[in-house]
Amino acid sequence: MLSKQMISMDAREILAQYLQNYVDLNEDESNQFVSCFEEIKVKKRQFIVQPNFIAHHVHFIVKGAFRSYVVTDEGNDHTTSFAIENWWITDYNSFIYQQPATSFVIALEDSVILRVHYENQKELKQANHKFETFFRIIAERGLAFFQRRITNNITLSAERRYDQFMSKYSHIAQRLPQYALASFLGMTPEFLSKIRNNKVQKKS
Amino acid sequence: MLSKQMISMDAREILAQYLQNYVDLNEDESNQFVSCFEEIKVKKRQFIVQPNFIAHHVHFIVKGAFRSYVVTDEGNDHTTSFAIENWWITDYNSFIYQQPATSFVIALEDSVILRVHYENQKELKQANHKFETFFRIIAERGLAFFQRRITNNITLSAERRYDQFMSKYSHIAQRLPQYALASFLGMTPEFLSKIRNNKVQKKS
DNA sequence: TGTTTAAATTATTATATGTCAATATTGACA
DNA sequence: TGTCAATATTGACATATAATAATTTAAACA
Repeated sequence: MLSKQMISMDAREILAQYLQNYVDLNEDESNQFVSCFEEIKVKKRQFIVQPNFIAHHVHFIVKGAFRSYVVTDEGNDHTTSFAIENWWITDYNSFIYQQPATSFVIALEDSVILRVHYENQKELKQANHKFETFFRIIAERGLAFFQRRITNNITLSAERRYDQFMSKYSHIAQRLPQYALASFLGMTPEFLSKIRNNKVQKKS
Repeated sequence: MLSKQMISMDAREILAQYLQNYVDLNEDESNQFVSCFEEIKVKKRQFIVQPNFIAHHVHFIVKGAFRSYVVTDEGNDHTTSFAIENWWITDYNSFIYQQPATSFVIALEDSVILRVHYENQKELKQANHKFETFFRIIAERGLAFFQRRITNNITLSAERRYDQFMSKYSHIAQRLPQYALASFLGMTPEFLSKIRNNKVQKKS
């Protein structure tokens, strides 16, 4: 079996491969697309989006994990989303309208991302119908994802929100600090701790 | 001043005009776009999307108001979104993936909509880069809207969610039954009633 | 226009979840 | 490898919001 080193791909190759899931590009097109992205290494706990600054980029995660969260006036933090490999993350409200962000996006691990600037993305969208299609698909899927998330949050109890998350995303839960998961699910870390403890009790 | 009758526009003209806010189309293009839409009159309390049926259409509201909601196993209903004139509504998760819906979309008033079938929308997107751009923009805006909505729901208390909604959408609130607003804001109708009553007390 | 049905209000009681504070555990990095 | 900071756990207590039920008000429609 090949070692990880030997089969490791260049970041842009990974993005190019990901692209092929959605649109059929020839080599030139693929190169044109990925060359608009800038590769960045991000250290754990480093921010890539901050409140009051405009989010100039959308970030594609090649390796690592991020979380995006808001902080209320009372100082409580609330996770709005997560992202791991092959996901996109930014403050969409800030990015789309190019207005100051309200949320943080922070690295949960040492990570590698490919980011595209607002203006460059705009040019890509204009340059080629297929690129436009790609970004349309990503936006539509994000929309459907968020609609499901809202439904879950309004509909389910804290414990069932936890169960639902674990059944779908337990692999992500493993990479998250528990307070981040708690605030994503809309509960306190203490309460999440109790939910987990209850489950252990029941099993034995 | 002209009477309402005299200045009333054909439904497709309204859509065409709306389109011009987002993309620059010539007359042929505009006609091609709107001719893919079907005009439907919908009576109050009539459904345009139902659970277990695939949402085949996206609906553009020419006149009227709709609400989309889910019903839990316990029989509680939860509003996931509203829409009035010049908004779009469907079960996006169902429409995008063409899988059975989980939510209802129901008319709150006698309404007029323009709907486009999944296959027709697909053809439109392929036919013209500008049409693709248009749907991309709509999806992106929906995404940003839902991200704000999630943030509000996780972050704010029931009363502050109400305040925030009223400050932005009081014109919509007037057209909604109160139980629908309550379930949109994630609280019981009884509790919303109390919040409103408290405010009246305070003022006097 | 009256009669039926749906929606909103109000009060009482119940509960899920939050808050606070103290302790234990884990991870970072010097 | 030890020390300090970050995270997780636990229990006692507090509270925002839900549930239930009964009454009033408003809307539907025949």
